[in-house]
Amino acid sequence: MKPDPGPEMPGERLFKALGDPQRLRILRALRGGDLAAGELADRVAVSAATCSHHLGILRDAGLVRVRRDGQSRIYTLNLSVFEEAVMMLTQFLKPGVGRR
Amino acid sequence: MKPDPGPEMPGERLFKALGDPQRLRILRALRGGDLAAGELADRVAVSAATCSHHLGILRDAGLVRVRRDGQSRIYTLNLSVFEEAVMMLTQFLKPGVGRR
DNA sequence: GACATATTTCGATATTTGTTTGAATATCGA
DNA sequence: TCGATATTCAAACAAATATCGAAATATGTC
Repeated sequence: MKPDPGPEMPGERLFKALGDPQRLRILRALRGGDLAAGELADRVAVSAATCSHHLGILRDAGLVRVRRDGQSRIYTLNLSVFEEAVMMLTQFLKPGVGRR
Repeated sequence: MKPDPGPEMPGERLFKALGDPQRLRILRALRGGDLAAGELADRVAVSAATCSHHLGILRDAGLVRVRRDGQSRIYTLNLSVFEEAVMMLTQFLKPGVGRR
């Protein structure tokens, strides 16, 4: 049996969201500019439902944000969370920090 | 059914390795200095088998390296791969790159 | 060689996760 | 309001993954 996962580790949700090929494709597509959900589904070559699922996970991790535009929903990269991820990883590069 | 995953996306293995609570604990423990596999299993409070499994994934992602020391295997953070991860994420912060 | 210690590998099981299909919701235009 | 388009939600399923105990491997000691 898998034991109680307990409280979530910092960065867990974030890196888990990044660790999927389709989601990486979505994020890369958004580097070229904001896109609607349907447009993203086309570019990533995945069904609309699947794409929506992944967008939910990316949203939940804070990596993207949405706004309405008519019938479409436009997705945007949330750069501040990328910065946050960079800072987390940078912690490992600082020597001697984190000892207890 | 899940379609052919095809070729692996850059960074996929890396972020997937980072997106697990136990592995994040292992990496954090290693920030304080190199540790043997058994010592890591104790600190992360997981069985030796499970810990070895996670260490294999971290090794496969390049995040840690091993060396023998008698009967023990000492694990070390591989900082250059952390730098690599930072660079990947930094790509998202550079405006106007990645358009096609 | 026999035995103890440290770690990995194997086999089994339970949980998680990505995907699909179909239904539900929301917006727009006629 | 009706119909079309865009997106999300929900149920179901298969594949992937995390976990453990036990067996296998490797090293050191007697």
